[in-house]
Amino acid sequence: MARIFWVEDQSHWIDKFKQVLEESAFDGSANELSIFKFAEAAQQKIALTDECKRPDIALLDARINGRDEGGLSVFNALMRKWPDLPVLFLSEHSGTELEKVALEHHALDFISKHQRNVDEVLCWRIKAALRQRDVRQTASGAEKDRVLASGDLRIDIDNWEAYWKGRKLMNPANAKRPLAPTPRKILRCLVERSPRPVTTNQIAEHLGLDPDTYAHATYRQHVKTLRTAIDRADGGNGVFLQQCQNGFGIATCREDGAYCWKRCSYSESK
Amino acid sequence: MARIFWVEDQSHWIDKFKQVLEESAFDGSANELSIFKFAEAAQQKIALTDECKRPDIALLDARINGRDEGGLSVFNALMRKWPDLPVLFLSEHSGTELEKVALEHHALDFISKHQRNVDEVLCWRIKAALRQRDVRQTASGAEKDRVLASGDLRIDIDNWEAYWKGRKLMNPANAKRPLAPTPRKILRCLVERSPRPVTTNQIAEHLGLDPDTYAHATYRQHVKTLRTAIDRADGGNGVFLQQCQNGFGIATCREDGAYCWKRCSYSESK
DNA sequence: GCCGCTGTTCACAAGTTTTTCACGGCGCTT
DNA sequence: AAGCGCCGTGAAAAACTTGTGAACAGCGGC
Repeated sequence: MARIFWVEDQSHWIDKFKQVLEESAFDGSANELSIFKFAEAAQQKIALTDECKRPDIALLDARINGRDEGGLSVFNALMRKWPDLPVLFLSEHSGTELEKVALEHHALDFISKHQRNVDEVLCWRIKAALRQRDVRQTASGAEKDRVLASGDLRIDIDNWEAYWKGRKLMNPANAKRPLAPTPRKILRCLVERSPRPVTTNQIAEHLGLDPDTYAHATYRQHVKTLRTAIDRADGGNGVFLQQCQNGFGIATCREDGAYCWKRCSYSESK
Repeated sequence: MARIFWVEDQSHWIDKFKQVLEESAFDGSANELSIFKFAEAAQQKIALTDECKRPDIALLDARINGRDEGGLSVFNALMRKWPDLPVLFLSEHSGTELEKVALEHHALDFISKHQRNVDEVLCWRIKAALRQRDVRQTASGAEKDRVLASGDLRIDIDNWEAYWKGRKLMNPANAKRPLAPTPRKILRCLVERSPRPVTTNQIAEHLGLDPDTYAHATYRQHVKTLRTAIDRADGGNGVFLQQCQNGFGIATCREDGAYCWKRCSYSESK
């Protein structure tokens, strides 16, 4: 369920979008809408909202109750409280100074109400914004404790399974078996420290082994396993391996023989 | 200067936007446009482009040469090579399936060509996209990452990467690879001691090497590497090298065989 | 004991990085 | 003007890293 914070002063627009916003499954279930028809009411709500009830996304009409600054004032209040909240403006006045100012103030998007197929466009953009947020913050609120996510990768801390684009990472040596424990631990360690590099010694420590005996060759071997496993889950066409060479994914740092998880977020076409 | 990678098959759109794209000061100076009228040409260029010439942003027509998948195929190629490159679609077909698919594939934006004031809107959105990239780069783990900055140079202490005007410093010997470790360490040392000169012995000490065996010739060689690396990131036109001769950047201290980082911010305001 | 699995080690080729060498140029001194 | 020392440079040698396949050891189940 996504919490949507929505400011819109004109009833007919509310009527037009309400249903589609409530029912679109942005993340699998119906959404919780908070609608405000006045900037002041919205401001007050922002001030009073607990962190645990924070919205996932905000939609603002740029012009509220006839005042151009209405949307911007709410926007600023939102930004002060939740600097990384994705905010989309929704306005009849695209292509004007209003849009320029909104974008300059780091609004995520500015959607024209007058366009073909607006309600669908709106949903697509909300979905994109939410996904971008997920990618940016490594973990999404609800699952925070049990899931570690970074781009297309998802590690379930409880049962120690890892997924790439929803596909479970398997053992390259035997596609029917899950990824072996040590590589999984290494992957977790890499993701947790990202974007910082992880040296052989740190891995040894993390695995509870003696850093003096834990050879770098072993680490390299596990990294190889991981890279191939992800590549297999990715389609097995070597795209991921190539990305590793370009410094994304499990990148080589050439510094103390360290590797580094660099999130690469994009989805392969279907 | 921003490097813009632009795919557009219709000349009249090129004519319409070319000037404004070239001249808008997204980051203080004129831009470098690479325009492609065919998907294939664009693909080829992507494959052949060195890391140091990587574009800052891409603009794609969604429908190229009559094929819906044209834009998307270029998009995928771009993403494979540079997963974090901001890509904006620019299309006559907003509100259609094309827009949906593009947004689902993590395109940053999808701009309708048919709207009031398109050229300005386009610029605003490009500016917003570039700023977002900068923010992401500087703020990825903002609190935790220690960053050393001096003028246009930024050294990320944690993951050991260095940027000049937002572009990553690459290895001059092989533009696809990052700057080698030793030059990076030397650069850091120079910047940290700036504006005091750093002698060969100090470098040897900093690198944990025996000052007696560490030859000055080696130091000179690394300095050369650094200067070329920065120059490449600067556009590769020798301007930075010139500045070094004039005593800015990595200056030579005639006195005692030392080099010295002299901050030079000749890039105008932002 | 035998089997299958995992984690570790070794050896080696390919590729990178660092160091060395040789030379031309510049400025200063003799 | 010749000599000297030092800087910048290109190329080549030397040293090191990384990725990889194959072999080996340990372990638990049967």
